Amino acid sequence: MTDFVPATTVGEPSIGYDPAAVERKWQARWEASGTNAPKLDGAPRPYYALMMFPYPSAEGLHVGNLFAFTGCDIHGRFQRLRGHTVFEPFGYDAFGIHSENYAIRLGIHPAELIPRNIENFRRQVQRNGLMIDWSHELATTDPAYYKWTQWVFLQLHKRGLAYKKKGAVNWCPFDKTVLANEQVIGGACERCGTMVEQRFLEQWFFRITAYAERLLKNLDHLDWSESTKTAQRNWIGRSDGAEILFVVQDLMEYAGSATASAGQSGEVTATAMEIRVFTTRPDTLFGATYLVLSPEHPLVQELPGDDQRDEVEAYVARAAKQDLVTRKTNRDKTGVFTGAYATNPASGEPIPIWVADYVLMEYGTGAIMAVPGHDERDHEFAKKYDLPILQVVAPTPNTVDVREAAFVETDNCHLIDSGHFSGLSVEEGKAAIVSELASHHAGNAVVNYRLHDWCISRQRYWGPPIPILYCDTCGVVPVPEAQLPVELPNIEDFTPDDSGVSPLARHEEWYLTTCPNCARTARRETDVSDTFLDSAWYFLRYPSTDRNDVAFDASLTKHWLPVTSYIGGNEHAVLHLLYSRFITMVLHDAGLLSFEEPFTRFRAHGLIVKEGAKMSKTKGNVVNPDQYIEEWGADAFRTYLMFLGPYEEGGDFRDKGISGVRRFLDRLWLSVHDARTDGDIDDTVRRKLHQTIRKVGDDIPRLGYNTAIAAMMEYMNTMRSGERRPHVDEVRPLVQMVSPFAPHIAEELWETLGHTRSVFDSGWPDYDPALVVEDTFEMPVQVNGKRRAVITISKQVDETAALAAALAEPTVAKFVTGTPKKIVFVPGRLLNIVV
RNA sequence: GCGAGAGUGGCGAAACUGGCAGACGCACCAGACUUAGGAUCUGGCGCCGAAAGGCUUGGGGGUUCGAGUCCCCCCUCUCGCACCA
Repeated sequence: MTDFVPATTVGEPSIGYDPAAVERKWQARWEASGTNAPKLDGAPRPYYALMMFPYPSAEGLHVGNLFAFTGCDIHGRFQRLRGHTVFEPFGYDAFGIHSENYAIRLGIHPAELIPRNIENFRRQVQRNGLMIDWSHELATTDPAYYKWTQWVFLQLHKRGLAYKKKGAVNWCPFDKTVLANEQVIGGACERCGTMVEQRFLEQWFFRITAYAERLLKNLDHLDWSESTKTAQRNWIGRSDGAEILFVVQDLMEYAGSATASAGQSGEVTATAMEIRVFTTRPDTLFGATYLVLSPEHPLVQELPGDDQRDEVEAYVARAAKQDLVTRKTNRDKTGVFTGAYATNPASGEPIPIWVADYVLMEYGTGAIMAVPGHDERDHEFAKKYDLPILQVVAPTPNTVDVREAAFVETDNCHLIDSGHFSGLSVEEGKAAIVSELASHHAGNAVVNYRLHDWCISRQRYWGPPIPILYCDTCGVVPVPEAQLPVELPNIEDFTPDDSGVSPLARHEEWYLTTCPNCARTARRETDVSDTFLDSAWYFLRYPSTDRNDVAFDASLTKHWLPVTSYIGGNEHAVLHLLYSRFITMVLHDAGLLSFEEPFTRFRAHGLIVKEGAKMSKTKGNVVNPDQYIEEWGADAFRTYLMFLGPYEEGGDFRDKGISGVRRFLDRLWLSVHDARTDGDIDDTVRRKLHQTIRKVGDDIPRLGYNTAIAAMMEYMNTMRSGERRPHVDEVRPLVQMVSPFAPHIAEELWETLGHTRSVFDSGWPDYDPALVVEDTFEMPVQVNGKRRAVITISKQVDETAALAAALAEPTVAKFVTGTPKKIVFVPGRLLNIVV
């Protein structure tokens, strides 16, 4: 309970504002009357206001969560005031390694821990007064939900978009578990500090790369934060280049190994070994002085002669042992010569073939042509191993020495020492060389994407089992849809072990089952799927949570989706949003959805810091929302969160600051209770009111919450200035404007004002455009750009009259000596006299 | 290194297509009402200066009658990506 006893200044004492009581009252009423749970079927003007659902941690709701939710709620409540039927659902992203690790640390089973966390989250969210429709709540850990997550997997599998292949993972030999990249710090396991290794495991992938171009192109037409779109573009990373074939020389020398792999006699030279490389700089082909293969490249086994074999193998083994993070972070170039040579198709020169871990197998072809003269990485490597460096691109005049550093500029540069291509610009050179290669079947233009296929396998316990069976007779068999969900069994030993497979693989009683095709014994897939899959479709589920027979109801989906407004953190700018788009496109292609982009509008909110520093448990500066709501009330807390900075940039939470918005709400309370009903409303107040309605109505949709609140405070100051007692007609619209921010007090005051229906059904106040414009204004008068006076003058005044009025001011006249050289008059703005 | 964003009073921050820099709030100062006030109300509050006036949006140049806003160079911070050929 609060110990706050508001005081009054004006005669009659009003009942003090007691947020705890008001908030309790209205939360109970909303629930009882179902105000926040609209009838979805055929609802007029549907508006789907989605907030990113949280991972329900054991620590409870973070202010960051509340900041995000509140901003979304305000948007939703505003749209409701504008007459939309607003659907604002809530749920929990409760599967995943994060929950699992936490459960392991506490020694509590996640199946026990998570429901407790969820309950706590729900309590906190409810306390904050969000307009959530609780009748559509969901949790990804609920079998009634993940049944459909598994169904989504099957839809992809059906369409050939889910496949299995070996992929590299981080492996901690001490904890005996697979680690995500974020769990590897400086090459060591974040929990035990043991150096992490690379392991190759069979894993399930989604072929998101097949959608790369579409995912990229559609971005152009989405109403999303520009920064988010840029992040996605970079992540997809389209690059235009060419693949070029290099023929390995002196094949006969390696006939032994080549025949062994070909499996039979003689004609080895006919099937000459070729190396395909990807490059974005085909124009530099004449400068390619060596080739580099990634250690994982298949030809690495075949190329080395007897002299080099041991060294190459040792190098490859060393690279394999290294974890993925260190390998990608370690900038020191290392490599070994294979002993083999290839022919540069342009110059005809033999060039050595090396193996080095700075070339990655997962990008392009896993092999590159090294052009040390024009690539910094190749230059560094060539220096270290004393390989030739040639210059084939030059600016005019050529002042470049490529032995010193790679020359990477391309603008206004031309090719040199490149046969008959010399003299062409870089752009022309690219095209000409590629087309010449193409005519010899030695290369062609190719587009590459940085985007990889999405690995969805997790060798973990806390996730939905991947709905696949392995049968000795039938092979890989998808679980029939009718048999979903494949329930996650409640096992005690859910901690990962050294096998490199999921804990589920220890439970024969679970994974042994019958093949639906041949009725023989089959094994279940024991990996679970990535949490990102759970969240890649949850927005489709919300409207249809009552349906147990389908993932989403066709007509509800048509009516409510795509999501009208989605607000969330930019930390999900790439993965979550990209995966959601991908899954939506796939379901669209499968004829299950009429749209292919899930979120019509997306805005990223900012980050909250505390007194200029990031909040963290170790610093002990984490803001506990409960404590603040206790002391100040949810309305003040919400309003303060929105006031402390621009929503899309975040802000700085300072303990002292909240008193300002609380004072504002106190004054609002007072103004309503003390409002007079007699007499007229004042002209200046009326004008200010209409300006405020316009400003707040403009600011809220663009998430300018801090300035909207400032405008209302300003109006409050005007309304009450000089201990003025406001008129009830001046206060009423303010209650409506405040309501999205401080819904409980607004409802209470709305009732006090004599209304019987919710303020959220009262509509948004209108403003009169005629009242917004001022007829006089304070015109600054400058002399030589320096302000010398401000005169109050009609907005319609013309230059002559303005000048005359200005020169009448002594402070102006004093600086105007002689005739003005120039008069700059901006009607309705200012006057500048240049002398 | 690459990409995105940001640097404005003691502090959090405002500022439309270039047009009074500092709205709104915190803190602070003075006053009023008070037995009292960590309540409320009124007024003040960028810096220098007694004033006139001068200076001021990370630093340096430029365009303009006029620049926080546009252009060039540099510095710092935050976030994301990170040997992507």
